[in-house]
Amino acid sequence: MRISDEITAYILHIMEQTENGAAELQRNVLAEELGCVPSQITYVLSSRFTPAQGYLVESRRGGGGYIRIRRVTPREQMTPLMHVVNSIGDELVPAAAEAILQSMVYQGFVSKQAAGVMAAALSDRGYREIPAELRDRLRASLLKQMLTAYTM
Amino acid sequence: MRISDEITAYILHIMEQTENGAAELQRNVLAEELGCVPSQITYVLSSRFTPAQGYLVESRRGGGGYIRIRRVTPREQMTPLMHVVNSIGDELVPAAAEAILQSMVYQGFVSKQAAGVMAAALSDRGYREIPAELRDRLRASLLKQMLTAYTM
DNA sequence: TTGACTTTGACTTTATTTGACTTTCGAGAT
DNA sequence: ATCTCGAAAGTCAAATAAAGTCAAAGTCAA
Repeated sequence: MRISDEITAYILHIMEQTENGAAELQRNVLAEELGCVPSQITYVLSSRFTPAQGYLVESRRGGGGYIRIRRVTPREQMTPLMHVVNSIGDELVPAAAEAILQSMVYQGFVSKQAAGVMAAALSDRGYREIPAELRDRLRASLLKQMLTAYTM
Repeated sequence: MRISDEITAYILHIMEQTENGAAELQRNVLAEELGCVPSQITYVLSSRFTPAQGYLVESRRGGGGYIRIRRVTPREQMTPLMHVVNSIGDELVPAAAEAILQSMVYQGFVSKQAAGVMAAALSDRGYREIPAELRDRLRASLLKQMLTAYTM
């Protein structure tokens, strides 16, 4: 197995453990622990934790130096959708849900196929069991959940 | 017998042995084992394991590189998906929903992204308003709706 | 005998590993 | 305040490990 993958797994593991989702480590310490040269850590960071892959790496040299890795959600993808998500209130009638989805597809935020799946989850056809007065609240909630998930 | 056929047979054999029906191999190793030049493997993959024939090939160069071959189900015989839909009962606990989605992704029936959207719609996170005793029924209903919509 | 399919190998591209050397930082010492 | 030194992290290029490309040469059935 590649050492690079072990390092990657280790870092991801730390990020999960931590409550803020960030990993802070010392390059030499980690290298020692995993039995590789320090520059290997640098290599992994530059090949697997790039901004394009949604990570932000900060570091500091010298005594007491460190490397901090954070998962970051790309602004440019997030913003338009988040805006839509925030604009959805607590209730959503079927027609409004349809309209939102169509507009999202039209603007290219969501693929046709994904929109199809979402529409299926928002239709009253699936809500037989649900008391009528709860359906619009459920619809709003689900659409927000799905759109949020879609960006990730 | 043609070497190409031996290679083909060998790969198919691995795919059968393996739990998940995928074959992962190293080109140079396999070539050595079967006594041919490495590029012959490439040739076989490009002539007998094409997407048109229902296979997906991923690979990676460099140290620790590999070739992975997976069987994917062609659009036109999506009936297995219908089978899954029919096998879902009237209620579905979250863990079961997760398992179904994962297996669908693995078998190439649904894309990762679509599965993500579905998972979001099936999570209890969106069911705040819904009486607890109705949630598993709703989940089953929604998953069926979404999977059915996905095939169209 | 021609044309599609196979086989082969030289060369290319990509990914990983390693280590020598450089830069930066902080803490004391002057 | 400045200097110096040791502790980090960064840079870069060479060595190694895979897989990919491509075209020439071979095979075989119609």
